[in-house]
Amino acid sequence: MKALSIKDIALKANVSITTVSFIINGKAKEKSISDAVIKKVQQIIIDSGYKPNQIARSLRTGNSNIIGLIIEDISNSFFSRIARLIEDKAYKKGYKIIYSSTENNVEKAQELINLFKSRKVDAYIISPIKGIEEDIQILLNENKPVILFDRNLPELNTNYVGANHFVASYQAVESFIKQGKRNIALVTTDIDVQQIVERYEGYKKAIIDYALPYSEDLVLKIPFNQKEESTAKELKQLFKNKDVDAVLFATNYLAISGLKVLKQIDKKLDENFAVIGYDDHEAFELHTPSISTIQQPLEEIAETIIKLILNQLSSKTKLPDQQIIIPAKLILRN
Amino acid sequence: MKALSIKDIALKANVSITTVSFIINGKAKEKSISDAVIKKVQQIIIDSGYKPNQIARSLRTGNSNIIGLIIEDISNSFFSRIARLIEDKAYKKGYKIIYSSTENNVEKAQELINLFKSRKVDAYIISPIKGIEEDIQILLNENKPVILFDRNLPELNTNYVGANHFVASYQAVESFIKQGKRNIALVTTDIDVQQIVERYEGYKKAIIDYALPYSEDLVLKIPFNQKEESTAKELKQLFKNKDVDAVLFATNYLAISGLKVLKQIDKKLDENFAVIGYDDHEAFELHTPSISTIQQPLEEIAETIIKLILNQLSSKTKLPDQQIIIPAKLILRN
DNA sequence: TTGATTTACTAAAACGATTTACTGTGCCGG
DNA sequence: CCGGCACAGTAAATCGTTTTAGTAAATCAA
Repeated sequence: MKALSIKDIALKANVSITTVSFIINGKAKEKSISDAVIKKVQQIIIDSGYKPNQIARSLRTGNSNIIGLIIEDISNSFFSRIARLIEDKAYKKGYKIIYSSTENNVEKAQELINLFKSRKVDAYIISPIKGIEEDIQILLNENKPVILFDRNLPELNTNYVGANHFVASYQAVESFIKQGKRNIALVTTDIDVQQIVERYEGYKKAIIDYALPYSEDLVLKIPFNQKEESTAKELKQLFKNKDVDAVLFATNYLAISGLKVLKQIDKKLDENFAVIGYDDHEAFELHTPSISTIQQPLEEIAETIIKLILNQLSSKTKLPDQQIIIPAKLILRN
Repeated sequence: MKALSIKDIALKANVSITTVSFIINGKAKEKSISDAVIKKVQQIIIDSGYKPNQIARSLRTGNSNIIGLIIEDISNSFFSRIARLIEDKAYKKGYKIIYSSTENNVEKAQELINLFKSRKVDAYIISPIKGIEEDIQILLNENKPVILFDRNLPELNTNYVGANHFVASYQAVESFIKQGKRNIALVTTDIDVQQIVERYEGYKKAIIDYALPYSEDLVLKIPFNQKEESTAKELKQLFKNKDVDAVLFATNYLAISGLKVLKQIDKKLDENFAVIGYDDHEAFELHTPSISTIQQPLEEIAETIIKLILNQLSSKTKLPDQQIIIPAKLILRN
């Protein structure tokens, strides 16, 4: 029950392998193969259900029509949604996506890059972490299109698509201030990537611009892979601080953890205490009361990423790098 | 800047390609290569950073150390969570996972199977849909390990791992009845797959066993890809029916839609009106009040799938098919 | 001492495609 | 009638591995 090969087709059609290959790859006209032969071979291919072996093809040509997507964690809804959008859009253009999660683990990220490299993916879409700059640089040296998204690695010269986290976070804090909040906390993660830093800086700038006292005590940095219970403990402490009247969460999963803790300690969200989340999550809208959040335009981000990739892939020469910053939107609910 | 090949290593080490290959594949001892040569070659490999070309390797051996995972929709948290678990577990055993979504589209599913086939994945994990039985049968004929999960296709003789949806759904309805509910609705989807049918049958059996009147009017079948607005309209109608005092949702996304509608029409969840969800979702626990749900044991399902796959892959002969049904748990909240 | 076995290693085929460089014909212009 | 060119197609090299079927030298048993 072995799969058919191009040789079998050539044999059946009584032509050479070369001829079959030309026909499959649409080079028949150019190579002046007669219409009769083209028809015959195509019919045989259809009848026999022959599918070219992509592995052999990749070995020979060095590419694969596959785009590799490397993200932090597929079970985070921000990433799974964007993965889905990218997948859809790429699929329509004849590209397949294969994706995998790094879990913010440098080694795993490196292995994934190597996996994708050894599978000869045509291009890379990466939400990167510190520590893989070199590995990405190698891809760039090999002239592979690389699009970073969600987070940038400024030391690399490549393409980047992301939201304007600084502005978004500034606006969120500003909206708190306009509601009369004075002691605004930020709950963020300790991972040292640009988009997280930007969120912090937007927060800080707003506090300072509006002449509120900035205090380190109001900034809670939760280690990325910290156990839920420890996180809950830290959050509880923060929420029990009577002075705190507003909290901005820098990621959706931190917001979810925060909301769980609030529920547990039965602290109400009302005119005395407000929160804003990040990246949206179905639970935000559904929550009572609904949770305001900073929404990244997923559709637009996915679209832009795919457009950049396809441009690169279809161009013979290296295109200039682009850094595309898309505004994020503050969604105020209730 | 071309990548090194085994040839380069052989040249540097002054041995044949064959020797290098044996050493790389741990067959050196068996093929009686001297320790001195082994050391030398290994050192050169390390120093040069040589990585075998997996494409060439796959072409020659016909396998890839990659497991293909085909799911309905990666942006559904049930699937993204299970994908993540499967990925983790496979990774620890030296296998990589590549995944893609079918969106319940037969054609896309078929294309994905072909994609994976042409990439020579070693095994398939599939949450199948009706209409791809033949394609899966072809895989089975080629002796590829196939594990179906979440949904079974009973006409296929292969492995299946899934939860006991009939019992879970029966118990959910039972718990409603014990709370004194009399007009229990079911909101489900129209996709005709076993696990959905089971959920319906568990519902129906419980209604009948407890001598409640069964009525088609209380069963709402929402088409899979229906626009959110139409779904909302149908749900609204159902909820406005004053008689309905409890609703079981057959999927998590339907439950989310339902909760959104309830919020919108401001219908409270109290002693007069209760709901139970399916598959859990962060929003369920967080909701006020918390939403009870039927929880599938994701960890156990993922573990079982991987175990089955690895058994198959490591066994020379075809192992007997296994149908593993894992109990789902009704989580009552509040 | 000799034939068999073991040790240490290698040449070359194979996997299934793509692609380069050909070959032979027929026709056309001068 | 001959050189050149378009046409229709093909042989063979190639991508980078694995693996089969060796070979030559060393060792061993009798």
